[in-house]
Amino acid sequence: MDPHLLHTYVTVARLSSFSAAARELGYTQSAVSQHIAALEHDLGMSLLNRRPVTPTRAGERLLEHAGSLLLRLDAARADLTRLAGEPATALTVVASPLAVRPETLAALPVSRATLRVQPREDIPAAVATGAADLGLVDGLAAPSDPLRLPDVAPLTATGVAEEPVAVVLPDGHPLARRRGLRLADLVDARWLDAPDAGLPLEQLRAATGAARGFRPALRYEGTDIRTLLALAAAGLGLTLLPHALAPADGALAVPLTEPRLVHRTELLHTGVLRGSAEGLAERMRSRI
Amino acid sequence: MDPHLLHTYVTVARLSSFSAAARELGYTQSAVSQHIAALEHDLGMSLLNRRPVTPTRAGERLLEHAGSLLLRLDAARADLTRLAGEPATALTVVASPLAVRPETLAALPVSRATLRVQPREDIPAAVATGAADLGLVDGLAAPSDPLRLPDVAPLTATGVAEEPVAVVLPDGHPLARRRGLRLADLVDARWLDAPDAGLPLEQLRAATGAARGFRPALRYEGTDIRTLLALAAAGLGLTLLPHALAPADGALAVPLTEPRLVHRTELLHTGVLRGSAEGLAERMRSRI
DNA sequence: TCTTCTTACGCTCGGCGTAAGTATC
DNA sequence: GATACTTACGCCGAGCGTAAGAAGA
Repeated sequence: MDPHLLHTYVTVARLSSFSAAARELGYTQSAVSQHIAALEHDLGMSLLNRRPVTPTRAGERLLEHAGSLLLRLDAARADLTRLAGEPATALTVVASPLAVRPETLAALPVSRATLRVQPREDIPAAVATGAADLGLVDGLAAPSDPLRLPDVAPLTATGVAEEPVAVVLPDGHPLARRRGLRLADLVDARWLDAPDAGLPLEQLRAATGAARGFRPALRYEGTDIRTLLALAAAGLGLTLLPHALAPADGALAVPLTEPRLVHRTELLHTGVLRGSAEGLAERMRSRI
Repeated sequence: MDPHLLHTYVTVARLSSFSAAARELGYTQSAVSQHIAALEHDLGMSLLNRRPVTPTRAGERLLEHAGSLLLRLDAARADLTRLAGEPATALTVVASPLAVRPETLAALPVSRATLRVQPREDIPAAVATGAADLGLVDGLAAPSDPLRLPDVAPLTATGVAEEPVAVVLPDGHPLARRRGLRLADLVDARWLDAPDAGLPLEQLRAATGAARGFRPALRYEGTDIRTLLALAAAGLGLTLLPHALAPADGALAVPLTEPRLVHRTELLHTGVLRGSAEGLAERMRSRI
């Protein structure tokens, strides 16, 4: 289970080809073949079917492990080199779309800073591997509860904002006149599936305790909130947003009353903040 | 960052000695020295001070990563070999002390089963590495919320029980006559610190959102609930227990009313259940 | 001086590339 | 027969042990 072999394995599995993986990794195709053979011998089982190249049952399972394993390895190395490295003068902040709010940005320094908006699930990894100095993630949670983030590495999370959430409904929708809505009543509705821009349906299911429900209607892959609002206004499905963000032409936002959920934003860092990052994090925390 | 080197490193750090680590690992002491040198060279920094052998700042940090890294590696290998291996006839169940309740045990088969009670924090690792087939963990959570478990590996968790919690107070305690207590009012009290037997104070802090408070009075290291109750009855500190477990001579249990917390028990497994384990898990789930 | 870690050195084995082999489309 | 993975084989370097060296107690 040498990480090198693991890395080769995930590459082969991703590209469904030994030779393509060899090109990408800078090995000969023979070496890749030997890597896979070594890994299969080590584990005592076949991992890939050949022609076409596709993971076996055990191979599928290994992929689940290998991803986070390699990520953690990267994170560990990045963390250590960061500890030893120079204090950075530039600052990179990654944020999920809904985590970018005036209040959170007010503390951002104007110069020598980069803001990158990425899908929510990539934020912790970006901070852990050192691709960014700070991360801003958002999600649904019970009031004053921390977010449930995948632990790729020991990261420090601080809550920086909590705000009420609302259901976005098209103007003519029968429920649009209500003063408040209960999530449990909307389990069987059609929802927009926009994991990158909006809130993953999985989080709604977790919040209500329902294993099923919240059927996806249209899937939107992208990080633009305006598009998401337009889709909701067009009646293509429901979506949940922070109340302050929800108003849009042709749509109404109805507060969510039950369960008591908030849209929470957290600031993520490794605890080893260098130079300007430290001051910024401090400022953000105190501000909110 | 070869896992072999990492393994050597954590062993040296734990034993504070190159030669002792060499004995334990079956290497010569020279090889251990070379391992550490290779790792330090690879990362470009010193990890250990010599004479006495103690981790540097970077070394400390590496230890935090290395533990979970090696654990995940073990878990991955165990998971795969389990997938391929024979269906086991015997069954091993690990449980944290408070997860062992009549209701959860009623489904346990009488023969060919081993029950092992361990500190709460070791349960997920034991299941992930295949040391046990099933795990029973308990903890505090909001009603119908899942427990926050460290994710050493992709484990499947199913809730099997939820019950009210109570504060255990000695008979004469001024608060003992109350009908209900709010956790926020007890932040400044002295608490028993019994992470293995009772509920870790850290979970109380997380539940109330208080970063501080819940000062530990006496620390009890052990897994026996009766001892914990005796300590509480003797007035050495407060503790929180499932209400049904709380009554003891010289102590009273007062229900916790705010925040709305439950004592939750979850069944843990890898999803690859073999033989009798599968039937058992099914029985437990349906039972509760 | 004894203990403990480091360095030198030689040997062996692992891992890579070249090239030939084999199987599938 | 072309494409794509496997196997054979030789070379180089990584990693181990033996043994000598250095440094702290």
